[in-house]
Amino acid sequence: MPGDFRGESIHKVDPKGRVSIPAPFRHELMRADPNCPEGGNPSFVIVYGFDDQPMLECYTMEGAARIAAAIRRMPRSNPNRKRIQRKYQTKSVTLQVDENGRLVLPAKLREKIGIDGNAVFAGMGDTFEIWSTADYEMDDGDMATEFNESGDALNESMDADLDRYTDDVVF
Amino acid sequence: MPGDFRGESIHKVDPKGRVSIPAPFRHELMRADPNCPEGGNPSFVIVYGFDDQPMLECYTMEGAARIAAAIRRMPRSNPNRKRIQRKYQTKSVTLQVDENGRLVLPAKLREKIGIDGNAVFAGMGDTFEIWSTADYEMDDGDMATEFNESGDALNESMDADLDRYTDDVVF
DNA sequence: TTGAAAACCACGAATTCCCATGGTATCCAC
DNA sequence: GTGGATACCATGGGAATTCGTGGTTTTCAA
Repeated sequence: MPGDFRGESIHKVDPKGRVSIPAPFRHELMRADPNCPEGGNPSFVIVYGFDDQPMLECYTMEGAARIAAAIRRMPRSNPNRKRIQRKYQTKSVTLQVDENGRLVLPAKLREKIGIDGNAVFAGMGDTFEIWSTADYEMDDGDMATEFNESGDALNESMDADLDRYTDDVVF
Repeated sequence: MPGDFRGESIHKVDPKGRVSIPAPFRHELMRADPNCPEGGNPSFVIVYGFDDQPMLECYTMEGAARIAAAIRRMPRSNPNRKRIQRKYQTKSVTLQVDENGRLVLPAKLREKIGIDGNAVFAGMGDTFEIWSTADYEMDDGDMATEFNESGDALNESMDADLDRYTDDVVF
């Protein structure tokens, strides 16, 4: 079953790189880590191979396993196989949540997303993202429709797409 | 099966953000939460990513799952996919009804819709909305046809649309 | 041995849980 | 139909946890 990461929240990043993980996210990580000892500290995977966006994408152990399985199913002859491996397996780390519900962001990852003292966590369904506050606001601005010059058109196009992919079985 | 949220009602919001959910809505939420233990407290999802309107849109677990499924079906190449995720997954929360049939509105959401001590619940079929009393009255005024300068024409156009989309199967 | 990383401890604030109350609608027996 | 009992509903307050955060100590490798 896919994850259910929802909501956005901001947390402090201390000089050691320690950041609290939003409590609801933590619970979801536990649920989706089969090796997590009952009431213990779950592990999860951070992928930093998204070159086009200054953010880290976080997967549950289940989610990471699903990607690994997909890669294994790909024929080695497919040139995308190795690219995908580089993106999701080479450029990634497995981390463990600590006793206080925090994660320790390695310096390299902090630099990657330009962390300044705060980190934004953004739920994305089966994954969640970590951003610097500055970059997140920019991205959010791009996403938002309200101040968009053609806000109405964008809204309509989003609604149309949502409808298109909604399974409308009537009972 | 889609929900059946009907009616409007006003409830007090206490300093902790606690609000009673209209009883009929509560029952509908139970019915539509597959994980709700028999006679227990259902969960549901509040979406606050509607930037153009100062309100919160509430989905049953079923409804939220339907949207999540639609998102999963959307190709990642579709730029609307991420916008929709931001709107319906990032800018949302899962809440659980408490033992007394209340929900706890996080401070952020209260600010978002400018809650002053009362909240209006408005049934919208498969979802329901939460408004501040002030904004609700304004919206209600906009929607109303009676005082519209061209009230008759609007009414006719509404009726025509209703007819157009009415499936005339007799039961 | 000395710097960095990991484990351990500690605390205020916010949130959750639990219990209590008054009011209203519903039901049932007489 | 009338009185009383019963269930459900909306709301309030305080106690108990949890959460986010900051230090301090320990461990380990260079």
